[in-house]
Amino acid sequence: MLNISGGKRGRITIHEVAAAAAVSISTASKALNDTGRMGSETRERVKRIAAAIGYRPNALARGLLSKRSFTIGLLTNDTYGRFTLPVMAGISDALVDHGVSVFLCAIEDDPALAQIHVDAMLDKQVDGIIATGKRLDRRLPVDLSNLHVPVVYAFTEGTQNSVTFRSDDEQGARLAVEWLVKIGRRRIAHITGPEDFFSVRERAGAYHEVAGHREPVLYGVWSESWGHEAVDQLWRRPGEKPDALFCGNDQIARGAVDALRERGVKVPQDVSVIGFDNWEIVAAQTRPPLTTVDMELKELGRQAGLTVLALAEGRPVEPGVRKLPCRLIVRQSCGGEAPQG
Amino acid sequence: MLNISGGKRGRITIHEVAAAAAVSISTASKALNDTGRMGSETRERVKRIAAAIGYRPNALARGLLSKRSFTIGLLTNDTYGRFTLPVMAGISDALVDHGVSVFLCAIEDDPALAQIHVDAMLDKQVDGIIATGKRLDRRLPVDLSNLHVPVVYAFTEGTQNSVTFRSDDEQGARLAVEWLVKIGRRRIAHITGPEDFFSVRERAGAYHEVAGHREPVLYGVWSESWGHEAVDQLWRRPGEKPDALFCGNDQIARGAVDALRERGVKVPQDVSVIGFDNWEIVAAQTRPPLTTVDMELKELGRQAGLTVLALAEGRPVEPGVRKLPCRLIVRQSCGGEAPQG
DNA sequence: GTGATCTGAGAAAAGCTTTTACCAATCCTT
DNA sequence: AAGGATTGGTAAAAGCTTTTCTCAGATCAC
Repeated sequence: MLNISGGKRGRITIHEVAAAAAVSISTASKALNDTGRMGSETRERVKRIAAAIGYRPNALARGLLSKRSFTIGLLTNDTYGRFTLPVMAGISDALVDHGVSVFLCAIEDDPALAQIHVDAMLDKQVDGIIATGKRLDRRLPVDLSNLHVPVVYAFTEGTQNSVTFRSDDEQGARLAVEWLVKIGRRRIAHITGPEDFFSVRERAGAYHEVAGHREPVLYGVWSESWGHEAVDQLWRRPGEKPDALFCGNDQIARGAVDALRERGVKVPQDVSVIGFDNWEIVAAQTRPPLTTVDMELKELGRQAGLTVLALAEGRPVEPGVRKLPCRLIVRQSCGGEAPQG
Repeated sequence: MLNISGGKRGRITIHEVAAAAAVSISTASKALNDTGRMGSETRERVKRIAAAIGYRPNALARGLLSKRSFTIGLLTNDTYGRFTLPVMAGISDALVDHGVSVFLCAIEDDPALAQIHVDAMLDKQVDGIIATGKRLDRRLPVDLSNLHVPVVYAFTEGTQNSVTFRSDDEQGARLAVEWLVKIGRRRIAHITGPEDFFSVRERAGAYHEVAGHREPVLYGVWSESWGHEAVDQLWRRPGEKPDALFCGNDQIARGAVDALRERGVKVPQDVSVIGFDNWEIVAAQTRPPLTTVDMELKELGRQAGLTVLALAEGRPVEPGVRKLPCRLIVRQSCGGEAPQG
């Protein structure tokens, strides 16, 4: 049988450090935290001894006093992890240097479960909460508006007077369509997701502006099969076919590429296809690999992390919605110049 | 400017409860924890008042005393989240009822980063650590063997005398090949990942046993394009073609299905294709949707969570490797009977 | 040489909860 | 009715740090 031998009894406290250095506890504490007044040789000796015996301060005791737990909570309803994982990586990346750890709480659009997780986080005195979702125009199924800890929203709808991070879908769509125009495409169709998504409408708006309305927008669902079917619809129609497809996400783009290949249409020679999301697993494995728009989710997470940290430390932060610019990832599904980077 | 108004000063402590109920702090504590002796009306009154004023015990203070933080750490080097997210979901699912929250620490095969995260978790007095990876025969780049908190391994190689959870790849492969045999296939080829993966060898072994060695195993990489290329190789060879493909993961299977379609071979009529992983995003979007083997990662996470909890509570646990059975997911890429469930 | 300032360090409180020890009043037993 | 058990509750300690206050001794000014 396996048993955790010794338990936590062996943990070294500041008492041991003080005893080993033959100083008082307060002196030891001040030496280690570079506070207070004392001789530099004393300070160094305490530090040296603490390091030698492997002392690490107990974050619970420290947090109890300082009201900072160096812990934040990440709430998400994105079970798939399509958005959460990059955002999480960015948050973690930004906060690990500050000694902050992240509780990940996956709530499956279940208000009761969400409340349990929020309560647990508050009990554990999190310094703040980041709420993330998978679409900009939906709220998480739990009210975070009067929490006495700071809350930052990322990729989900925030409350009045909160700070919310999102990608700039309009700019991203513009980037995509301008690229298609730049490489000489003129009959650009837009195959995208459900029209009730805010980001779908925003991207469609940008598409109309840049492309000049030559083709209608095909709204559907976020799946490969919709991309496939949309191409069938377009190519069954009489008249000139599009020479480029701007797709609402990489899955749709992939379905479209497959459908074009089955029809004998060459990508990118005959038709350029551009995706959205830069979901590597889809975009890079498509043949040819997809040129697409990256929403810089990791950077978004990083900024959200730094913001919640700022709020937790009492630094003032301007409320409002922050739109982060997207970035064009050039691969081979559009033709044009060679991939950069 | 946004500022966290009030900070945590407003938090209600047990002092407020005691004062409101006109009892001592110790009485209040005992009433709320159902310990000690007191009149039932006193106990009820305290509970009622605590609920009314919204008292929640401070987990930091409680943990400082009890040596239990009701927190565990999840360490992973699986950046993609292919394995981590389901495992994480299972862990969270199993532990949320016990009031345990999970720190997610993504280490990118970076030993220094891993050490930072482990130290941070230990400072925060986690009750245990679950280490997860993306392959069974690799270690995480950090030593967790002498930690004085329990460590459980999931989907990564553990240390001597630890408890490790993994899927039963042999049984899973057997499930797949037996299914192909059952629906009448006889010339079953196996296209899989790199031979240096332990699970690849294990699956190949089961394949050989069940299929009776009729076809060689094609080792490659875990990508669609390898699945595609492997089919080309098989179909370029002279002689009879396979009537079934057992693929090492869903991505390979998908590449194979695409290649077959391009060759005019019908799936599942002419050739059955079976995948491995049940990665919905790939398996369900393939045309036809893939029959595949599910590794029950969520259940694996659940068991790992309960095990680390048991160890944290001092309950003895049998060390060793626990193989969890896989499950066959029948979709349409093999033919045979209709999808079940 | 005396009062004022500075230096190095320790004592104690605070942060919040749980647990142990203890006490006064009531009840039971014989 | 007296001694012992039971009941209902309180005081205090413990858990680990950080911070504020205090203090003794040394240094300095004049």
